[in-house]
Amino acid sequence: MPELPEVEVVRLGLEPAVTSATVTAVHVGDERALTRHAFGGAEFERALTGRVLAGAARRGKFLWLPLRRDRADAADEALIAHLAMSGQLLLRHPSAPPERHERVRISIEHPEHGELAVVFADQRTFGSLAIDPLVPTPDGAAGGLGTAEPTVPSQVTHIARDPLDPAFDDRRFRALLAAKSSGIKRVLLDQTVLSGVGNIYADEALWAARIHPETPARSLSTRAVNRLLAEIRAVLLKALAEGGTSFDAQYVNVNGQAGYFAHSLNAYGRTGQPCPRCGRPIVRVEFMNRSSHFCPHCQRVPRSH
DNA sequence: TATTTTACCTGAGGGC
DNA sequence: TGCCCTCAGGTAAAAT
Repeated sequence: MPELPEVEVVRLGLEPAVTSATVTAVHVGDERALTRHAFGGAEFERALTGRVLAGAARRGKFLWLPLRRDRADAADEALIAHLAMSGQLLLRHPSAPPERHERVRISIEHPEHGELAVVFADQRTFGSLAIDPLVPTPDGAAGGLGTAEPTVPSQVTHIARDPLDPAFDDRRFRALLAAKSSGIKRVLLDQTVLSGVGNIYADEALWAARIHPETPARSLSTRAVNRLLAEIRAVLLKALAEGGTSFDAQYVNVNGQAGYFAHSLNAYGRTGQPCPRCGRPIVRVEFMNRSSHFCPHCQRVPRSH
């Protein structure tokens, strides 16, 4: 499932191919891929065709390609992509046959690399594309990784900066946690608190920081929060270096290749297997209609009194 | 207001 | 071989 490292791998793959390219044609094969778009498929095709792509930017799990009217203009809108669970952005030869689960195909022409197809494929159709206006960031800092412009798409304004963003505010993060009564894992998945972390990396970071997922966020000491934040950054960077986590064909880079981080998981998906730290079995519990994996020995249940 | 739950969606894989 | 069931989970709307 694409979380921050997986989306960043996709962004890095897209950036050289799309920057300064012109959209020559757009085909929407399935309008369910446009649930974030305000209008229909025909309007999407018309609005995107002829635009110049200014780069590839990311905040948390949101990806966007700023759109210029022509080469001299500043970008005023962006093509947003959210991959959700099974979305993929693939770079293909213009004559490549349709992908399995292909929803949208964007044909581009790059001044140096020639013609390419950007294909959005998505088995479970939770992901989507949209054209969205760019608005200023409240703090005046760059909107995300991969852009120097202090703007974000309007649909991304409520998404917090991610922990790899140079403008991430550690103090704000500590203050938000101190005000939350919910369990820490639930808070880590709240993209308005910090973005980019999903079920896999929440379990991994909590295991590394030796914190039980149900620990009330506000009960964590400053030292514990700092340790957790450091472990979140460490696990995201390590996963990024290994090309992301792939369990099956659900997550691949722009060339259709899987990542290797699944081999480095310590807790997620390892139900019944020994904890790499203490050797006792990892347990799985139900959590928000999904799963939490942790070591009950290393990550003690919080004591209430 | 803050927090929790639900709807959305498809295919892989296991049991029989 | 095929049918039925469970599971995967990010986001935003709805419910509490």
